[in-house]
Amino acid sequence: MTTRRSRPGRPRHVPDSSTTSPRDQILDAASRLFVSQGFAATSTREIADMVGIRQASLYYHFAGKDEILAELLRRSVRPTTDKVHEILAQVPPLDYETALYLLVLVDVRTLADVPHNVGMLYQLPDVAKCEVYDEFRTEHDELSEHYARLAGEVASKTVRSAISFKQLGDLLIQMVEAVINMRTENPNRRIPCSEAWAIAASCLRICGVDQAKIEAAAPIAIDLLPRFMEDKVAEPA
Amino acid sequence: MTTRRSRPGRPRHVPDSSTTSPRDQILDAASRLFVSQGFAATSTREIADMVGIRQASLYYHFAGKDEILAELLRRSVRPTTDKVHEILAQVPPLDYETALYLLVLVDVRTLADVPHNVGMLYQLPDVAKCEVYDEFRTEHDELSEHYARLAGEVASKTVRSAISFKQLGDLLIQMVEAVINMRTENPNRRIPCSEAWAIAASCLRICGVDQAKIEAAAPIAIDLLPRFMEDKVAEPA
DNA sequence: ATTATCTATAGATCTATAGATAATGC
DNA sequence: ATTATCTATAGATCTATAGATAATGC
Repeated sequence: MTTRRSRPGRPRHVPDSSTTSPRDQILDAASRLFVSQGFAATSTREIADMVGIRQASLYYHFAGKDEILAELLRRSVRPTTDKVHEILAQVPPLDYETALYLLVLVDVRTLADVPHNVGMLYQLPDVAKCEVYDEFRTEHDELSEHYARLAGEVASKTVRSAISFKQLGDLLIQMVEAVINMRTENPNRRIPCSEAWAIAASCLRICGVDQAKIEAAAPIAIDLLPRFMEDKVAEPA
Repeated sequence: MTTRRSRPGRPRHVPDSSTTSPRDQILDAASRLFVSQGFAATSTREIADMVGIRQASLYYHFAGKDEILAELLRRSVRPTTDKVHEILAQVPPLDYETALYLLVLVDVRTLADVPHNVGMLYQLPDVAKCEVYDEFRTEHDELSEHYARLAGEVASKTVRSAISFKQLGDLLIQMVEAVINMRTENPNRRIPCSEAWAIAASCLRICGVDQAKIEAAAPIAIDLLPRFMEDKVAEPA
């Protein structure tokens, strides 16, 4: 059944064995290459070669290399302000420790599950220099502020006196992004729950939350996680 | 006194106002550009323009772009196996918590003090793809193993049961490398001691070390730090 | 004579466009 | 007719080399 009903258009010089759309094939190849060798270091020819089409054929599907990048960035959106508010809306029943644990889990799972470790792109200077990146800079800053605010709520007195909330929030984000590094060797490796939990617990520890509170927060957050991840299937039309 | 005694060789089209050697001027310009826009995305012309010489003149000082990168990587060596052993040699009087705190401080200060945040280069995929990078891959792996071993010594029972030493070590490195991100906005910003201490304390917290032990380790390690950093001045001939 | 630059340029990319072509679908 | 590819190529890089030149130093 590998012979898929062939579609209109001139055939490729290498027959198309894939079942996904040409657009997705391009995004797939591009993300692998961008993550493994960088954005600027990847040529449109390399992408085309990996897909099995001619370099010029890319431009039927995308206006340029930047457009491919933009689409990839769009597909790896970290928790937005909306989602953080959704989580924070649970706080009267929940406490802030649990909310932070939950936010970290959502964020880690997002980065862990995005294909080919595309979350790494946000960290590359050649990507950040791109015009298309600007759209995402704001969102990232907002997320950063939410981490800072939550960190401020749960930080112990000692931690509070040693570091600003802003910096503490940045340390938490840094910890969350460990998941990106975990995937660099093998971008297709699945990150098990245990590793996500370890990161979330580390975040609370960094804030100076004691073990008892962590053990109380963890099971509640883990239980709530699926509810906040279920919108990860559909793609906007 | 800006008119420095002029040296042999044809004069530049833009007169050389700098007091450092041409080689250092090139390294300086290259590191700024590599860190802010990536290695592959930076052309030799851009480097030359920033220095104030013609593109071709770079090749009098370096065999190629890769050689410039190699030299920059060489200048930001993180604590080596030698240095870790030096630190660990203090362990009979010191305890492992203090040794880890000290190692983190040394590592953070190295990354914090290297010019233009060059430590970031190690994280870029286009740099890692470069042949000249191989020399440093081994060293980084060794450092990683040392972190894992030290983490194993100090980890609390709870942490121990939740995560492998290897992964715990990687989380510590991730935390240390927060200092690189702290410098991305302004690579010339100085990282104050308080921020280095906060990172070191965070590392111990991630391992599940309790507050009392952190407060005992910190002053000892801080006191010992200068002894392990004093070789940061000389450059091999 | 030595040194550090310069100008000029070859050769290898790389991106993007124009226009031809080989399928399917009606 | 429509679609998705192809071939061919223009124009803009970019890296690296060859050889000229303008200083200093002896």
